[in-house]
Amino acid sequence: MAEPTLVVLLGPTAVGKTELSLRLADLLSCDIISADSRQIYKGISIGTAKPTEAELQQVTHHFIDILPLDQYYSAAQYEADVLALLEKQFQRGPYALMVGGSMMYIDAVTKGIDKIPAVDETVRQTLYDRLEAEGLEPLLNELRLLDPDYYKIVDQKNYKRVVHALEICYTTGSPFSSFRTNTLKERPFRIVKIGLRRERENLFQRINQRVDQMMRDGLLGEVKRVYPYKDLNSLNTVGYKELFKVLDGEWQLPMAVERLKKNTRVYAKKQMTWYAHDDDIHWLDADKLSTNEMLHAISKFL
RNA sequence: GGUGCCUUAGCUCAGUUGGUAGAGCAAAGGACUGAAAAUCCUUGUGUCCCCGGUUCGAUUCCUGGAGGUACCA
Repeated sequence: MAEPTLVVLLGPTAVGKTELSLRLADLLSCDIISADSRQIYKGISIGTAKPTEAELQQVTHHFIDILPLDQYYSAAQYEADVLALLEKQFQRGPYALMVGGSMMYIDAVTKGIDKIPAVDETVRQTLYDRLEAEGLEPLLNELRLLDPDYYKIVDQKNYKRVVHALEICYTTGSPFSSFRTNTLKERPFRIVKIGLRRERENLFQRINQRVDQMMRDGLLGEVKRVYPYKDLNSLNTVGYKELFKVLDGEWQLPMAVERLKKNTRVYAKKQMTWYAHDDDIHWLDADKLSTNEMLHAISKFL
């Protein structure tokens, strides 16, 4: 029997991962493990471009529609959940397939993420109340005292990073940097990363078309249904935050749609920047290769 | 046809009491360790519509022209 192998299919949003993943799952006789930080949530299907009902029937998908919108989740939990699932998957066959675009989720599984204690919700709330009342400056000064090492390297204008470090300092009594080992974790299986890419012009055109299709599919209605929960982190998401502005009366619909397209393009660019540093990715040009050709190419990497 | 106003970065427009110019948006590049579709950082040379004139010097003032726009005929 072949060595247990996790195939990771990644790439920017709208590049065509879903279509290829269904065929690949068939080829490898395995399920699909979604690596998408928003598709895990129920109630947001159109805007997160989940696979269709038919596609979900065709192949068993994991980590899609598993949580209500108000439930906390993280890359670290994803790492643990996927590793547990993979143990079972590899008992059934040599291949497992992970598909998605959430960079940090993929890295958490393939490279590991440090064990950092969970944040106390009261501590977090206190810090955010202070951030609002006092601004970032006093918090930065506290971080300099509590964790000088991290203070030196933190992006001092990024309040999320500063606050998170302080959260850990206060929750644990130890400096945040003491938990950051940044070590690559060994996995008991082989990992093969396949990246899908396209010419930017083509990718951006696909993004624009997909957004138009989402609107025709009723995205605005979906956004209306989740509007009462608009402040939840799960809905701080491209496609939702723009249309919430329409419901708030701040933007006209055409403008919101343009912004949605733009923000999706920016997101795709961000994904590509992240992947650019990963030398382990085998890239396939989805502009030039047919699905069959890509499957053939992938099988040669295995 | 007459009169007024406008013509500056891909777009919308500031501005220079005459010393060759800057915002927003768009666009591009980057960071990233338990909220990551999040959060954050960096990047603006463009015949200042064209031809002349005045001036040491004009995108800025003046003559003429072109295009746009509003009102009046």
